[in-house]
Amino acid sequence: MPRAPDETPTVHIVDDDAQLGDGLSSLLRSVGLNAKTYGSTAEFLRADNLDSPGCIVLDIRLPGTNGLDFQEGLVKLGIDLPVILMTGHGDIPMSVRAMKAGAVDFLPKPFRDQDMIDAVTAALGRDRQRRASEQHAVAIVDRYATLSPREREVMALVTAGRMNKQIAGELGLSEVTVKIHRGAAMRKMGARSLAELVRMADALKNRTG
Amino acid sequence: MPRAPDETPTVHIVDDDAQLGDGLSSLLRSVGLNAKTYGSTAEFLRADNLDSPGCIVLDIRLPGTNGLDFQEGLVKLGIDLPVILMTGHGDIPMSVRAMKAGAVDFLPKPFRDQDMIDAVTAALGRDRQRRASEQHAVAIVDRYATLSPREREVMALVTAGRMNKQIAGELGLSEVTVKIHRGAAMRKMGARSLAELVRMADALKNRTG
DNA sequence: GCGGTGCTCATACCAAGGTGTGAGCGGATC
DNA sequence: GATCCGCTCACACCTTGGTATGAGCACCGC
Repeated sequence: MPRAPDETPTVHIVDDDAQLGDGLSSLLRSVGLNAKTYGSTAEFLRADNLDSPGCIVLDIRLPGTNGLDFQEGLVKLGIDLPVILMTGHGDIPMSVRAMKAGAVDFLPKPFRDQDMIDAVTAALGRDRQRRASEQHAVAIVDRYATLSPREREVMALVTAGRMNKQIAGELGLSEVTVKIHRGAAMRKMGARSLAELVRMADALKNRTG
Repeated sequence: MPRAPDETPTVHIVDDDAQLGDGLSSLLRSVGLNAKTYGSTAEFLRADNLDSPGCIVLDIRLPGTNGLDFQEGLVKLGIDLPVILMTGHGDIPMSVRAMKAGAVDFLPKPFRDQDMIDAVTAALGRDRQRRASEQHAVAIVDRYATLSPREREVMALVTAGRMNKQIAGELGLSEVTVKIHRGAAMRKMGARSLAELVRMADALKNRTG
C-alpha cells in the first residue's frame, strides 16, 4: 500500500546549533518520526513541504530572527504548523507570550528526551485534528464557490430559517424562482437535507477561509 | 437604572500575603474595578458570588494548597472564572503548565501595575464572553429538559436530516405520531424554523452542560 | 377511582417544499 | 450572430410538513 508523501508527518527542527539539531533529529527518528533540520528560519521557509502534516521545533535564539516573532509571523505566511519552542536562556514572560500565541509547549534547555517526545506527539496530534476539520471546511468552501450570486442569497435566507414565500418577498422574486435557486444550492452544496445545508452555512460563517 | 449585583464583575485576589493583596486590591479599585481579597483558597471557596462575573488572581505559593493544582481543580468545583497566576518563585515549566490549563496570564513578582491591569482586563473580557455564550446555551438546555424521551429521539433524527417517513420507520411509529412529536419539540424548544432547531441541537451536542 | 401525562394512531385538510416543462431576457464569449 | 449561462416566471403535479379532531392505552400520584 503506497502512501502519499503527505501522510507521513515531518518534524521541522529550526536551530542554529547544528549539533543540537542533529541530536534532536536522531532522537525523534528513534521513535519512528520523520525529522528535518534547518540552521535558520530562512532555510526553513525554503522547505517545500510546509503544507504537509508536521510540526515545528523552534529555538528562540536564532541568527537574524527572534523565535517568538517568527512564531507569531507564521500565520501571516499561511503556515499553520503547531510550534514547540525551546530555549537555553528563556524567562517566564517569554514562555507566557509563546503560549498565548498558541505554542504547544515551551521547553527550557536542557530538557528530558521524553518531554520533547511528548511535546512533539501532542503537536502532531493537534496538527492532525486541525487538518481534519480544515479539509472538511475547504470542501464546503469549494462547493460554495460554484454557487451563483442569487443562489447564495437564497441559501443565506433559507439557512436563516425563512420560508420560500418570505424569501421571494425579500428578494422581489416569485416563489418558483426561489425554489429553483434553493434546489440548485442544495445540489451544488451536496446537501441531502436542509439540516446539512444549515450546518454548512454555519461552517462557512465560522471559518475565515 | 438599578443594576443587578451580578453585573459588576469582582476580582478575587487569593494571596496569603495580606499586604500584597491589599495593595493589589487598591490598585484595581483605582481603575474602577471591584476587588476582594482572601488569605487562602479555603476562604475564597466560602465566597458567595463565585457564579457571578469576575476573575481570579491567584498566588501559586499558598498555605496548604498549590496554586497550580487549585487552578486545575476549579473546573471540577464548577467554577469557571478565568485565572491569572502570579508568583515570586516561579519557573518556566510552571508557567507553561498554567497556560496549558487555561490561565489568562502568568505574572512573576514583581510585576508592573499596568501588566496586572491588562491581565485582569483580558480575564474579565474572557469571562464576559464565556458568560454570554453560556447564557444562551443554558436557555437551550433548560428547554430541552422539558422534552419527553420520544420527543428527544424524534428531534435527534429530525436535526440529523431524516424525513418524517424515515423517522417513523426507524422508531417503528406511524408518520402522524412523528409529526406530533416533531411539532411538540419545535414548540417546546421555541424554534420557529427547522434551521433554528438544527442550531439548537448542535449547541446541545457541543456543550457539556 | 380520577385526572394528568405521555404515547400511540386514523382520517382529513391545508400549507409548504420540490420538480418538470416550457419559455423569455440580458450579458459574456467565441 | 450563435451559444452558453444566469436569472426570471407561469402552470402543473406530487411529496412532505404541520395541525386539528377524535380516540385508545398505560402509568403515576392524589
